[in-house]
Amino acid sequence: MTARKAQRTARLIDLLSQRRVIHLSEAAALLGVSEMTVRRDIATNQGQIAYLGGHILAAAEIEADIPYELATAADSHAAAKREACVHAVRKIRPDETIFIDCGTTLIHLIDLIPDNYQITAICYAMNVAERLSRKPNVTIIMLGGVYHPASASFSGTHDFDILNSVGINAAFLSAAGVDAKRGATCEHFHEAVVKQKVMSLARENYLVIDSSKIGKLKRAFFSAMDGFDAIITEHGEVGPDSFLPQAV
Amino acid sequence: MTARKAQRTARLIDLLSQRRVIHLSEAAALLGVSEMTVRRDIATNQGQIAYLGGHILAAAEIEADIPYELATAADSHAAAKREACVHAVRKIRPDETIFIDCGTTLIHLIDLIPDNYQITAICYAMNVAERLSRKPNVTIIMLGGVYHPASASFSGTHDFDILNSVGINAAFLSAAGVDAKRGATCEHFHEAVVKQKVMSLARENYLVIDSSKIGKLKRAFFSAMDGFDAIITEHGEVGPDSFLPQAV
DNA sequence: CTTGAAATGTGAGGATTTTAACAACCGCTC
DNA sequence: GAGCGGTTGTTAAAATCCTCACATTTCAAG
Repeated sequence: MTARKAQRTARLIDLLSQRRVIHLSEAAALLGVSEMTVRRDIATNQGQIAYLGGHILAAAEIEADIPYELATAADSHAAAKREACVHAVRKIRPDETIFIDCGTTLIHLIDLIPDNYQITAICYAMNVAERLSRKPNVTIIMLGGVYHPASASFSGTHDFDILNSVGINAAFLSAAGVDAKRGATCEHFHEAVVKQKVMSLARENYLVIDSSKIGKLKRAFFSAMDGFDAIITEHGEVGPDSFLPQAV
Repeated sequence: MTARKAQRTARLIDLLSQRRVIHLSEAAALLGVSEMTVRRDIATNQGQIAYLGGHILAAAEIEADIPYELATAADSHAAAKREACVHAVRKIRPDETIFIDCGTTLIHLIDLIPDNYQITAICYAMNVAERLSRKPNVTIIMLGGVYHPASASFSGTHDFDILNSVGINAAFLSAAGVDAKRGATCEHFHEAVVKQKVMSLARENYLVIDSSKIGKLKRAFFSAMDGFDAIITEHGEVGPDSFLPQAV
């Protein structure tokens, strides 16, 4: 595999992480190569890229026997995120109202909520709402506003109108960076605004992250570590006091 | 949905839970019906069953991004809807703010908006927002609220907070029924509330429908025919005065 | 038993996808 | 620069998929 091809494949996988499904013709246009080349790239990369009837999708989306290629392979953090959510889901009671932050981590949490739980879930990201809509007994409340493509989330001044009118038992927050000194940070300031507002209202606040986030620092600060009732990673739960950068 | 169809759909979903991916032809054989019937089953069950280039998969396999086939699979009026939107899209100016109603009709409108138009689009349905997010120069404003699965839309008392703070040049409305005497109606009352509020604020209101809707009457009334500046179907545009049930 | 509406099947056509063969191109060594 | 292997683009034919219109069946009500 040449360097060009490897780079192209990496770009495609990156696109897939945002879009999940891309049509062959669109991928070819975005990568600046012919469709045939994209086909060949996929054929030599069965582990990470799946393909189905003209559409390219992340292999993690599909597991079983599929006509052409496609395999299992999941990115290393997906397993950690899921494991963290296994611990986090125990915080949810059958008839509570919860808040679910944006990002990919808490998607796993949604999948892990028992189907018979009659919960109300508040969210502000499109992928989160979409995932929630598949749960049979979940009432979804979406915070509206202007769309931010990077995180597939909505935000605006009117979020607060809705938030002020609901009672939140538990808020599940994600972060792109966690630093013992500086606290929890994320990529975008508009997200930080929503997170802070939610944290000020929720009865319990849980930070759910995979441990690769620990030690990282991003642009937008939203809470000191002691603002959380617990920090939950794939290794389990720790209190905000016992949190240390070296803990993992 | 008949009992037979419901049972067939349940069987298909059950198969999907084991197999993840089933080819259309195989599903038809297993269910003992024609491929066309399976297609139609899927089309009326977009929430739980996904479809991609001849392959059926559990909706859980695919993230928010719903491909073209999903939205339109076996939708017999797709061509008429698209044609109606061809006429409707001429009402949009390059830098305006528009409202896009829920349903499948106006999805086609989004696809037809030129990529270089810098418009702001207000919506309240998840599939509409998802489609809008693919346009490069569109600012999306989502009205939040409680999720209604039947139309994939959100609504609540706080819609109005956002709506009151924006100026809408043109609103593109859809309807499930249009009756010369009774006016425009839709399936769900909560949609009617949003439609009415939008129509009271927008400078121009366009009803975009395929002509199969004409003569039908649904539960939730939202506007008399003279509330629209124009009614746009696949046959073109007519004024509210000249509107007659026999017009098409 | 008849009737009408809804559900289902069928087949033609057009559109899209797949495959394969071949030509053109690239980066490399000699 | 010529030669080489590997990569990429192009084309055409075959296979598959999608849509639409219409025929048929089913089912329930009259």
